[in-house]
Amino acid sequence: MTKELPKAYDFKSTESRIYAMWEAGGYFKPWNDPNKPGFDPNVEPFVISIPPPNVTGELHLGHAMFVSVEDLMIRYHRMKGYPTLWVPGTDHAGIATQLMVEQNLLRTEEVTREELGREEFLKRTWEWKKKYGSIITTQIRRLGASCDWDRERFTLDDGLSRAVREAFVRLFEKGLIYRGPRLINWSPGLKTAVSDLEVEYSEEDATLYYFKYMLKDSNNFIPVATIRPETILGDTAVAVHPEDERFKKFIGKTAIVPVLGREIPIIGDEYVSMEFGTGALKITPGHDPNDYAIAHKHNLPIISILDEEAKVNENGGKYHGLDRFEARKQLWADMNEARLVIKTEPYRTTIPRSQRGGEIVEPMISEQWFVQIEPLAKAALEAVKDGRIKIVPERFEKIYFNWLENIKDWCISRQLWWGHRIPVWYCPEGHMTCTREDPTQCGTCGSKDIHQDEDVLDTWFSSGLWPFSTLGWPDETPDLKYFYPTSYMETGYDILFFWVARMIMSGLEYTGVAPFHTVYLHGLIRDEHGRKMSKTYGNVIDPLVVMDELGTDALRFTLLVGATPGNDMNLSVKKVESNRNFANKVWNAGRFVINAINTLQPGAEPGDYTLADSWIWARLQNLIRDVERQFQNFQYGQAGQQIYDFLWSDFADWYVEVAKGQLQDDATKHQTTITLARVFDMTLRLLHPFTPFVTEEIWGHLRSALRDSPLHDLHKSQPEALIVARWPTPRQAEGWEAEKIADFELIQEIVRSIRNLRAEKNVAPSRKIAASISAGAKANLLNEQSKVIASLAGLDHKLFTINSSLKDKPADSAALVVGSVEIYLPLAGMVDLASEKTRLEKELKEAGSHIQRLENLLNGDFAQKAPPALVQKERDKLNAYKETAEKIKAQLK
RNA sequence: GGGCGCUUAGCUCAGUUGGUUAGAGCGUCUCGUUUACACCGAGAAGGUCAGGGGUUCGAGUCCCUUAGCGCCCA
Repeated sequence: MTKELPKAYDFKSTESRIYAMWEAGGYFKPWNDPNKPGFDPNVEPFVISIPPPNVTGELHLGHAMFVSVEDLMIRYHRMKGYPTLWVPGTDHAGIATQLMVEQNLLRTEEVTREELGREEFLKRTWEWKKKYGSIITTQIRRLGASCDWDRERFTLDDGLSRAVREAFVRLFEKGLIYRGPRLINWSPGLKTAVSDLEVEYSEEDATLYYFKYMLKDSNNFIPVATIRPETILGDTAVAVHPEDERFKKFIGKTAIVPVLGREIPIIGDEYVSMEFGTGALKITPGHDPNDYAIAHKHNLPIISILDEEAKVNENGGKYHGLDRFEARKQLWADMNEARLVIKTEPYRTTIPRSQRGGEIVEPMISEQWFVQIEPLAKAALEAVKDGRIKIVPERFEKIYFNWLENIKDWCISRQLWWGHRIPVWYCPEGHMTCTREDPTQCGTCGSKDIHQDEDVLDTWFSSGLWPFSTLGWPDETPDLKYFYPTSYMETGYDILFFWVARMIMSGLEYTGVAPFHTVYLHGLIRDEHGRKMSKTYGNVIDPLVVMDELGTDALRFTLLVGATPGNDMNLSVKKVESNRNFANKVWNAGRFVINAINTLQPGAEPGDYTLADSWIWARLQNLIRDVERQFQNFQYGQAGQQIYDFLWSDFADWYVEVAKGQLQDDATKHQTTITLARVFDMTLRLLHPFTPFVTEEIWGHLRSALRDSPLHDLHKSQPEALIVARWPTPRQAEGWEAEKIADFELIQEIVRSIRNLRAEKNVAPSRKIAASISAGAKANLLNEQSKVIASLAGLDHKLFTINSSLKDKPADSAALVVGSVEIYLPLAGMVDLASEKTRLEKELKEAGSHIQRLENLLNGDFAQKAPPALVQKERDKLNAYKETAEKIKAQLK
């Protein structure tokens, strides 16, 4: 006999042990492996590449979310029999990691990366990575992630670096990569260029500065307004609308740049809005994207006035060396002195800020590398439009289209050290050499005097290759051949552009196929009132703390069931708590089942199914069917909810309660135990992808209980672990199901109505009371179920009679009417005739309103136009209400 | 400026080919230590499904519109 199981599920002593068991058992690895003997290339695998977390990161709820969803997808497919592969790994995360290491160096050794030098700094960063890089993967394991850890990859490891190199060289050779001075977003804090996506716009209070642009040799001026006066230093024109009556006379004349005294032209361009500001626009092509476009159109010179720290450079005259904001102040003061100032006013505008550093980003002219994105974007658009890739939920397809249709070239160079260095070498002649192997001489002139480009690639360039680079690309490895393209891409919608779109573009470009066929996007997690979690608010929920306190299953179940695809979810610890209770419920239902198995004596024949047995089976079949449908439609939350309801309400609250009686009876004990064991087993299977730990643990106990019991046959049909147990398949309905369900539901209604009355009349739960039932056509059914009704409703079975009709209505009793069934509870001394009358009248009124409603319905067009089956259903209902009403009326006489 | 999402019980949310009296968890109230579980059980209260209009035999669900909140893109 197995030892007594504790009353409460102890996740603390369970989770790590179960995880180790899974890993040791090799269950995380695909059963069909192209690198192993017996491999069958014709079996379709199911593959997900993990969204690689930052190697220096620490687990947050976003990770918990994607691990929960992806692990669910993986476990489900594994149980369905697919060879499943979930490829784990981490991202070097250029900016984030470099910043972290820099800050640490500054704090501990008081050195900057510049002082250390590139080589030494990289050495330190690798050391950092080795030291801390496994924290995140350890934490991901705690969530139960069933990844194939032997296939773990890192975006900067040798293989992936080779993939990056190959990808870059291919694009270069195709002419899709170019280098040149362009207006880019410059992050002065990070001292690097960033892509458009890495700039966030926030609406903030600013000041609009109005001033005079004096005309050359004249006292006339054009009033101009700007948010950034310091950019005046870089102005190369003043533009007005050609139709503007106020200013069009000035077109072609010359204006004088304040303080600097430079002469610039006044031009006409329809881009200028006559309504905005003063109706005239200063043109600073070196520091504004719109001005840059106008400058191109009018062949204006471009002047850059800021250096890499956003200090004014030599083009700023006397302001050279000042910080941009300091320069703004001084210049404005000087202009005030020169009587060029008109006024200032508060103004609300959008300010571009660096996603990473938070400081204001400056548009700047800079020499950078770009991917000519249009051809790639076109292919990526096609792949979703023609259905090769499906995005769930669908509405994100529109967003995806919109982005790709308006996409601009991708700035891929970063002025960082931590990352993949751009594989281009220059000779003194300025020739570029871009090769797969490091060159020793210039590919054009043969000069040995070559040096490599200093910049590294945008982190997302390497993550864009992730689904295939992790499988060995560019080599045609067995893994790549078998597992690529992958199946689902699951991630948060916030990186649809950053990552998903780029993977699709890269996948199509380099491998010729879409890297996955389905994109599933989950929402972001907010606090319980929908606020963003942030350290300053103090509303951050740490998944590690939650797991420590309430268990991994509880957290997973909360994330999976509380959310719908693509929608943000509000998380509260309360929800996790109630799901901790659910895990405990699973555990205890299991303890009950196991106890029944342990006390089963050998030799007995399984008897017939009772009504409850048939009912729970039929309900389980419905559940299996529903869950399957929901999984196909990515309705995981709905599926989880239904399993929860089945286990808690149908199985625990009803079936187990009935089973307690059936286990007392030798005639039904055996079959009841079988039903308990099998239904519970199936339920655990359905639940396993949601709450893997508690289900695996209790299933293990169930299995060993079966092994040592007369139900050994059931044990033999089980595999050695739930993680690899077969996913339940719905059976063909056999025809009896609906009737058994209806019959049992009648029992439930009778029981509920008796319980209700008892509660109303304050009958002590321990007190067994008498009852007599007039059951009409249901007399046989109720007689068969009399024990069930008696025990669930607290009736004294000896004082409980069921007849098809009663000659006399029992005196001094309360009457209940359930459909055509009348129930009399003789509650001597407790029945107050007046209140009984009120109660029955209330019920009659309710039945009457239903009758009214249904009669109206059936007399209308509904009867002609609705499906006949539905009409019949409503007719039956009407008849039932009529019958109920009749019975109540009889009571009231 | 363009697009998208949300608005359902006190709180947080489910509700996907339109079809019972709109559900759950938490919270509230009443009762209960019935040997699986008090991390529990039984019962109860609580909703004009944001407002308006339309399509339909039938609308929380589809269409139009208004408002509030949130997000994305420019």
